[in-house]
Amino acid sequence: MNLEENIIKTVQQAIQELYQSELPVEQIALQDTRKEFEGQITIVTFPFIKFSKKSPEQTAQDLGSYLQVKIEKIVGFNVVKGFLNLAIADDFWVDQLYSDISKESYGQFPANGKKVMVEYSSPNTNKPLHLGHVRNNLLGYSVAAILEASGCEVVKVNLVNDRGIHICKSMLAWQKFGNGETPESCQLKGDHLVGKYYVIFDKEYKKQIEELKTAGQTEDEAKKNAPIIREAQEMLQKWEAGDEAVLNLWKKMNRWVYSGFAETYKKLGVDFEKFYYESDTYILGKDIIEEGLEKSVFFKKPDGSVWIDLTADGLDEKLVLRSDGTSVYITQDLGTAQLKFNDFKMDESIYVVGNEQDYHFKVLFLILQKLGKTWAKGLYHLSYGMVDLPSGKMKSREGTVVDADDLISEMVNTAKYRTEELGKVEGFSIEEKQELYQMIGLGALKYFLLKVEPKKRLLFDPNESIDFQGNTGPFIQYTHARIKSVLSKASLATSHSGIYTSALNSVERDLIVILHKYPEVIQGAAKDHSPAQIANYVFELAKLYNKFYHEEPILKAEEESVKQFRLSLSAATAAVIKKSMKLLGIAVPDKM
RNA sequence: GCACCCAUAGCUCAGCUGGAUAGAGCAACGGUUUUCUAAACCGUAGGUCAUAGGUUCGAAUCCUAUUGGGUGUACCA
Repeated sequence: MNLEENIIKTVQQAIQELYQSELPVEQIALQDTRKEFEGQITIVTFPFIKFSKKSPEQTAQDLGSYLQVKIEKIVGFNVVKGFLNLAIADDFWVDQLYSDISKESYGQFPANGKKVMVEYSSPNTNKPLHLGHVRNNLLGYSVAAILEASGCEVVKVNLVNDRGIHICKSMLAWQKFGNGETPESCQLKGDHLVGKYYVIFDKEYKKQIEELKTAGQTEDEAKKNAPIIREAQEMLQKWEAGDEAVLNLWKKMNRWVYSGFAETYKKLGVDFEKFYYESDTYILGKDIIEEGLEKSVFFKKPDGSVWIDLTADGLDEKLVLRSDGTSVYITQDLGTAQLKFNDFKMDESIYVVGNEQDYHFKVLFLILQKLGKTWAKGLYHLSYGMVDLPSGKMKSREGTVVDADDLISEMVNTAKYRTEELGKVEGFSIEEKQELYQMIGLGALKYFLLKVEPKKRLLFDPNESIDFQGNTGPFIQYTHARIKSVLSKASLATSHSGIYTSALNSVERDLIVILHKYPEVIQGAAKDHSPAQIANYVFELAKLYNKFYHEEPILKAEEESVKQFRLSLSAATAAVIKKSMKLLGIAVPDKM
């Protein structure tokens, strides 16, 4: 039993003994003591006064005295209004540092037997990745890492949208205007090449719409009748009919795209255990429609289309199968959900998808529940806000997107420039420099995107480069390098035989207290699916360490025992920084 | 129209299931380097937590209404 649990239990006992009342655990709120007061752990006593029939202050006093007697590690307390601040013995904290925090496995929870699938990235194969995808990828990767640390078994999957009218658009434009161009022939990454033809299609399409409009058609008519869109639709039909020429072209262009994506994924450092392809899964779901009809969860309209009525749940009537018997988006998602469960039998399944699909997932999950799928309760839509530019939303067809590859290389370049400016890379080899710039540039980008709560929309101004100072990735990386530098200049005792006897000063204590919180932070982040909580935590930690570093000499500490203690504290901090950053998918350098 | 999400310092964001005097970073201003990496540290200034009610011993946090912004509401995906 850890100290916090012990305190909670003892508070219950106290209420029982002092006031003869049963206190539910939920009513006991432990919080960090605010830094202007003495102590490390605070209990809010307001909820207890209905049992004590005394003032909050008096109740806190009674409770404080009781706890101090019962729990050895509580060496003092003070009461401010209704707040009971407990001072925990220094040797408790020192012991925490040596016994727990310094462990290699600190922050890795034992397996909890839960299997979780994280589906993320899920790109379309008609254009390269942009900043919005980057947010998605980093979120998915990080959430998976956090869940793993919390003890789950995690399966990362990518559901690639590799078919449909949008792919046909790129294919058609390439066929018409491409002159046999290939990634090799034009020295362009495959996904960018395909994206180029997607834009070309759109230009041509718009041109044709204008022509038809001047010829007297309405906007809607023109959109439907433009020859190029018709051709694209024909191509899609041929694709579905298995036309060999179309399939070959499709395979060729998708290969280009995949090699491009693979490069970007590698740079971002994300990976997947399994890929699902919509070209395989789009036919799925029809049997679920049957099942739903049998169970009367769905109903058929006279024209043959199949629907579900969700008005009782505050939603609408939703089409699940077209009158011609073909699937819609949700049909295949129903089927794919079943397929994924059959494949992995996971307890939870997380979909990392933007918030514009909130409604879709609400409907999807509700339908699966109504169908009586027991696993449906484990489905979770990790919805995140859009990444906006100052000019508004990114639109790939209009070319107002921040391209992922461009952004990454810009970040790396900026890192290079900043680092050279500071003149800190003497003695680095060419390769080491390159590696460092990658680390810093990507660290800045990843931290920037992950530090905000997923739900919130994110503003990215391409004209204002991402910061390298303050609450940033490089600041935390720098703190790590700083610690490593100190450690490399000293020999850290391998045994902690000489237990630290002097009193801790307040920064040292604060530092251990925050290190001690790390496992709890992981649990919280895992529960809320929120890398932002890890980001905020590691920033707090780095900031506090820098304060410590500035105020207290380490190598030049007066006594050897103090020096050894501070080295241990530094080493533990570096380790937790490194682990935390790893949960964000960010590497930290030993020198920078 | 209806549904969902968001609104906290000039800017970008924290603020856990309600708890102390609402916190950081950037930008601004001032200071710190013969001492372990100044991508750092210390300080000053900056707030009607969108507005109005309500619940509560206590509300940025919960409820209701209003305003402003976003998204969705297709036999598109």
